[in-house]
Amino acid sequence: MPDDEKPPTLHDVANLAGVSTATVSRCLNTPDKVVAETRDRVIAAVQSLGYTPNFAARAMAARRSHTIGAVIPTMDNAIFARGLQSFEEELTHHGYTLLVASSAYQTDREEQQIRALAARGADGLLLIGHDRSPEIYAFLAQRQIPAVISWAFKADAPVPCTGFDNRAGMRALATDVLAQGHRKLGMIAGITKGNDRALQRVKGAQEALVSAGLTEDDLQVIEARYDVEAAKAALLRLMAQPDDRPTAVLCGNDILAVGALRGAEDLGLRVPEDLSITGFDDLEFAHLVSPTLTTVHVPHRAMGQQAARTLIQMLRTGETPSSVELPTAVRHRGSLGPGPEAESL
Amino acid sequence: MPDDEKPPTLHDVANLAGVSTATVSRCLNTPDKVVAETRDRVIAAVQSLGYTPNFAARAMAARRSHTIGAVIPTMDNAIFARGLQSFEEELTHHGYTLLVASSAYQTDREEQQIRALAARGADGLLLIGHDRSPEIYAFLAQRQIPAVISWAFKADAPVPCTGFDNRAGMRALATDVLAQGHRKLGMIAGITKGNDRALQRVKGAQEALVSAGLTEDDLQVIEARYDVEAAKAALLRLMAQPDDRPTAVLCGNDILAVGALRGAEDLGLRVPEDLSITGFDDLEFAHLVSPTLTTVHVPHRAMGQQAARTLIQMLRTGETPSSVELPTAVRHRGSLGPGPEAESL
DNA sequence: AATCGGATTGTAAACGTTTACATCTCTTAT
DNA sequence: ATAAGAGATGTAAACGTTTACAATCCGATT
Repeated sequence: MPDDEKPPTLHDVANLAGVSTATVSRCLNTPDKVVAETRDRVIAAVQSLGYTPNFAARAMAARRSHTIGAVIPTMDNAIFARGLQSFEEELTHHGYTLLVASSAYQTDREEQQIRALAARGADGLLLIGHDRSPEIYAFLAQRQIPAVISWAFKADAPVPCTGFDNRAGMRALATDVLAQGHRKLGMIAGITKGNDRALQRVKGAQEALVSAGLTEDDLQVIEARYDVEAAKAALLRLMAQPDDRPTAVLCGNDILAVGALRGAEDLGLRVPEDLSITGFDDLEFAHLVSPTLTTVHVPHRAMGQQAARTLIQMLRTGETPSSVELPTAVRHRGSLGPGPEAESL
Repeated sequence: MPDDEKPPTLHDVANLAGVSTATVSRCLNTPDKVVAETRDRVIAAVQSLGYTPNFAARAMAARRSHTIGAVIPTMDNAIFARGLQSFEEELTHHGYTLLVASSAYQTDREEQQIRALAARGADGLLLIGHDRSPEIYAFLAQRQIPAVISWAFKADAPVPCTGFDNRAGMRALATDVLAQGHRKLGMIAGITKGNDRALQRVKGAQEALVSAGLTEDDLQVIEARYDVEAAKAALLRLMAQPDDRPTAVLCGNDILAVGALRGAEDLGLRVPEDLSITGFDDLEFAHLVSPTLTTVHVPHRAMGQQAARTLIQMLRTGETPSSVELPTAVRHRGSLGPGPEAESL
């Protein structure tokens, strides 16, 4: 019964192969530094013993763990789950393992988790968005832990980011909505506190209005938490003023848009004939609901993959690569129709 | 500039507090074994130095990492992402960290990942479903790594499981469909190879038919990969025989059901008047599509949480707790209507 | 008063790697 | 023929904890 036998160590391999532990270690880590004949003998020994390096010992001696941490708001949201998936794939591909922690969208919890993962020996960190205290960056710098920010692009971020421009995305969509002839717009935004992505989306919409000769005040914004029911309630409030109803409602994300769709249904409004509704993110169900949702497509998978690549590059070269901005694209589907003025032409 | 200063170690703390490293270690791990006065002094030293234990050294000396690994098919699927989220929450709550690896639904990749996480020093493992080679269990037993299986229940599994009975869930749903008067049933199943969950769902449907006095052959089953388009194609094939069309189509999961819904739309069939369609999983969009989807609700979050609890219990006590089966529930919504015989009454 | 035993703390040996440095063996240029 | 240099390998010192064991102290029991 090999049941309680200790797993083989470097020593065991070294003995069997008739070399020193240093040579075995080199065989495993820098094979080109050892001559072929020796290498073969060592590899044979490794195989016959079924040796696996002890992770903790290796991490301690080499002072790095080959582990990358990710702190995300939640995996409940397909947006992050999907990006995390491709992040993990790319990491595994390069011999790194993924450590996951979630912050539930709370900056203080995020800070805790970052510190926890750092203590856990993460070689690098994936962070979401920009809203956090500056001390965190100081902490990471002092501990020399490379980090990249994803899901949001900002040119002057303290660490490289691989994301998209939330503001530009929403601006493009809002511009298209305005081009359809809508002049009275409403917006159901996500909670903007501690969430720069949500805030930038609001700003993008406002910018589009201003560019079209309107003012920011022409956009009535209501914030709603990430939830179908909350969005539904928000839509009802938005449509409550009989004299000043919007003809199009921009939603901060697809979940809110679906809630808005439900709200419109409740009010007996046809979409898009009576009311246009748009989303953001292009989640899977965006083309599954009816009407299908006009929304902004976000390159989730590309973002995760790019984040992994950037991080690995930082780890390998020690340099700080420049940020990369990924493109978004407006997806025109059924929930956006022409505005009332266009109709009267 | 404290920029290149090494982080403080146990020694530094011990020196500052005027005690030995052993005492500091005890303060941190078993505070009740050290007298209050000493403890206070040590804690003060820890704080003033900003000391954080070195994870790798700790893992090596204590021979455990306080890290749990999870090998899931993919986070792209909300089913797993959601369960993983609650798994992570519960883990964090107990001081463990989550290591994630994905298998892309391939058993050989799963095996690799299990070995990788074991080598990575995972104290325990979360696995999905039952289909894998027996050697893996031998490997885990030999390495003494506790594991739990989730997302599927099976009484005689080699390790505890915290899941639901896929077969019973589908049986219950199919029974309800039959009770609506449907006699010609079709099924669009997920790929059953290497996926016991998909297979059990087929079997559950067959059992319901048999219980209702029909035979297994009365259920025409087509497998489709996890994809809206594939399911749509499958529906077209199912409805291709003019003489023998099903009046209700059971789908192996909600994604397939939505695909089927789209296929029905293409064929000009009204759901549920002309054709009933059901799903499985109760994903978020199940009540967002139209018609809303009759499906089987699965307790994702409870499953993840329970899995974490079971695993932690195994780690703490060394015992093997018994499996826990979580209930599923049929959710009746708009996509299931009465069968043709019932109509003619 | 002597002894015992429990509580508290210290000593030092692991834990299994990596890696700076030393050593040795060949080539090759002089 | 010899010195220098390059390449392969060995030696042994970290790396920062945990923990078995030893030592000490103190009050209680006899």
